[in-house]
Amino acid sequence: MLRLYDTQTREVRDFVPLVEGKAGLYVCGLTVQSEPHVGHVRSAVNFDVLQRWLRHEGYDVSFIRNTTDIDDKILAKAEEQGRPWYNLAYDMKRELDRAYASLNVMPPTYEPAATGHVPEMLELITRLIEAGHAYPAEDGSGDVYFDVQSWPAYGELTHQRIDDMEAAGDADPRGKRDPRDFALWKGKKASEPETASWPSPWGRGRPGWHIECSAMAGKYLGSAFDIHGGGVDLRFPHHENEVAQSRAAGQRFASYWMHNAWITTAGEKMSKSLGNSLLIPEVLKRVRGIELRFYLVAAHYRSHVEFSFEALDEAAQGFRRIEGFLERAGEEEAGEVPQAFADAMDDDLGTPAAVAVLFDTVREGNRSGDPAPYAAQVRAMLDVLGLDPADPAWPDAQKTDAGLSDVVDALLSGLLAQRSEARAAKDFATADAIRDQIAAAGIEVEDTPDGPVWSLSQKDA
RNA sequence: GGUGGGUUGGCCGAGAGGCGAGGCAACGGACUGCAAAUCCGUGUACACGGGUUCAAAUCCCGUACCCACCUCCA
Repeated sequence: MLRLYDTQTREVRDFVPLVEGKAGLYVCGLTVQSEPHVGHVRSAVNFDVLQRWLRHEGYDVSFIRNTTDIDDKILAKAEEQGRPWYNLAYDMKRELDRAYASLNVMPPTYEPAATGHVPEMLELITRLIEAGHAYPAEDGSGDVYFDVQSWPAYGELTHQRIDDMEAAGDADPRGKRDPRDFALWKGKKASEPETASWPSPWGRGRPGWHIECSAMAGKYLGSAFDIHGGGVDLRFPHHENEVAQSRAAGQRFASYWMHNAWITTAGEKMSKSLGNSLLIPEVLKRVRGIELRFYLVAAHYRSHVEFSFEALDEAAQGFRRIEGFLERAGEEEAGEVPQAFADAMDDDLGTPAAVAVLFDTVREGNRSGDPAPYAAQVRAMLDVLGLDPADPAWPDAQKTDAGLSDVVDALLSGLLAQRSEARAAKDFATADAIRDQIAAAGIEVEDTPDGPVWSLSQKDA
């Protein structure tokens, strides 16, 4: 039985889907305003593992992950860079897709963008106004606000009382009835481009941040769905506001709320504004995508991770042990996952314990005369974690091209034969020189009972 | 000020009064001409100070520190 930690109830609860055998997930994706960093990708990997585990357990999964492609920052940045906001958003979206692909993050069932769902948002906002939970600003700005005082349950997700909350620092309070009211719709400002506005009953404008998720979750998953996820920072205000406006509009909304923790560097969270982000292409110069993913998966999703290249390198080294085992075991179809692994995953996605089972199985496989059954288990576990090296979803650059492999084989055969002769003659100086020469080309040679075996060195870069 | 989460050996992490969870890394040994790979072995770690107890990482009191959110944030 899968058990998940629910942010709202603050406890690990049995996962009981609304409809047996089905799971509806909505995860807040990114605002595409800059290059993705390790923290962004952690969230995606964490929820990817959730999706994979649910599928493995036989659930029919609907996984919706949105993209916020319009907001203040996108507009400001685009302006600064002198290009259209939609071009910036699209560019960054493609960067993000590349990052996801390099980490074997499965595509969601659908990835809706905010700008594609303005009609749905307008419908929702209209309903909220009619229900007395929202109002157009009285200052003629064209803004529409959610009226937090009209919704007694406001604060239910994060267990806060309205009176304890600080008012928004940024928003000018002129048009608001309560400083904590938040924007559902933002009236177009004269300084903003025409392309960044849509017609509405309250004049041209653009979506507020939170409303998109309520609208899109409702459209694709229905008024009630199983799991809503995102980073911890989104609990408040984003998710709190989402619940408020969704429930006020008559939707039941999510049954479980899951939030992944941060990755920090030098004790500080990575942030676009702090400028201490570890961008994915940079990190991938050091380790392969599969190794970065392993590093992320080896930590529990609710634990704060202090990123370090040392830890990343150690994780990568550990992962190569698993890969080496699979290579030696040969092609083996994925089999069943060990019970201990399933137990770990069922316990709120206990990936650290699951990874331990993975290594235990590798050791047993190495110890046994017949590694095949163990390899099948290992493949099955890696598959759940999105870490199967043989998964064709990994970008081609990470795999050794089969044709190229034959070429290298042919080129090396002469050298390896010479080396074998030298070794047979106990001329180890020559043998080692040949091995060094090959190593200089980035290829490692290992002597096995069946003769020398070469592989591309993975310890450089 | 409000709301949460933390602090267990280099890293990831269980455990919720008693018999040193586990995994990775590191180190040592075996194997090897040497390596590599593999196997075997090795760590008394629980933020600090008091207390309760025959016994405390676990309970009590106090303290420190870290992190996050409070309307840009994964």
